[in-house]
Amino acid sequence: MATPSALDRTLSALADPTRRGVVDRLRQRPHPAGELAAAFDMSPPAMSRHLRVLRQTGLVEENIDADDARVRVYRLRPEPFAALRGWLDEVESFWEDQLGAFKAHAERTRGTKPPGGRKS
Amino acid sequence: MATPSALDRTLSALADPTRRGVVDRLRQRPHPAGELAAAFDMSPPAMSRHLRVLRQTGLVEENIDADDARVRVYRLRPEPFAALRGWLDEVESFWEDQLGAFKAHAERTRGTKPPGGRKS
DNA sequence: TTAATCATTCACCCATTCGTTAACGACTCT
DNA sequence: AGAGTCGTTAACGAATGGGTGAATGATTAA
Repeated sequence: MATPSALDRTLSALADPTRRGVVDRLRQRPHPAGELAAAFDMSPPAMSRHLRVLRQTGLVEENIDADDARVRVYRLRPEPFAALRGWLDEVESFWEDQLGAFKAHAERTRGTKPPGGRKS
Repeated sequence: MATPSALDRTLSALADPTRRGVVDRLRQRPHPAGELAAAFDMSPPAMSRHLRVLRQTGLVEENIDADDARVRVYRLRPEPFAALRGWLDEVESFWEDQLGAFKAHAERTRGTKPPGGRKS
């Protein structure tokens, strides 16, 4: 496949429960990698891989702790979320656009069995 | 695993380019399964599996065509998108909440390696 | 300098996922 | 009824993804 789009990578990253849990946790405050591994009861290598995925999609950024250069502190970045929102807005505009027509149409097609609209 | 959450399933479903392509295409109008398979140059069974995934997460609904009961017509459903938006709103509230403090903080921590701010 | 700590990458296993072809059930049409 | 069409499920191979423990690099502490 020809390099997945940014949206592909963002959605794939967020589809994993652990990674979405990390995102939720980072909403509170930045966290060191070790804390995250412990919080999710997971080996450091496993968490490191998750963090790399999140980093590669730009969902988080890594910083070296000022007081101890061994620890990497992770925090959220807004851009990919904004992009996801943009796509979601587009999709949802479907219902707004067609609201009037849709409502009228829904009246007639409610359920699985539409009324007789047409014939051969 | 303890049955993935609805959000897990929604995000996993949308992470696949083909399935997201189907969603984009269904924004225009409902489509029969066969049209979708052809549009993505994919065997009917493959598309059928994608459609099942989308159906199981509630992203699409299946209806029997009124004029030919062999064809299944697929259309978008709004609920899972609304749920996704709800989570996204929560996450993004992070920046709104902390906007003032964040901006001030960002002044001091901009970039990964601050120039000579502290120490020797 | 030597030992300990934080986090990464590496090599490997197991489970899931996406695609294919073949077979099947349901419906349409002559 | 019989042939043809639409879409599904079934069975299988290839690729992907997430987990582990071992080894590596970098930094701190004794």
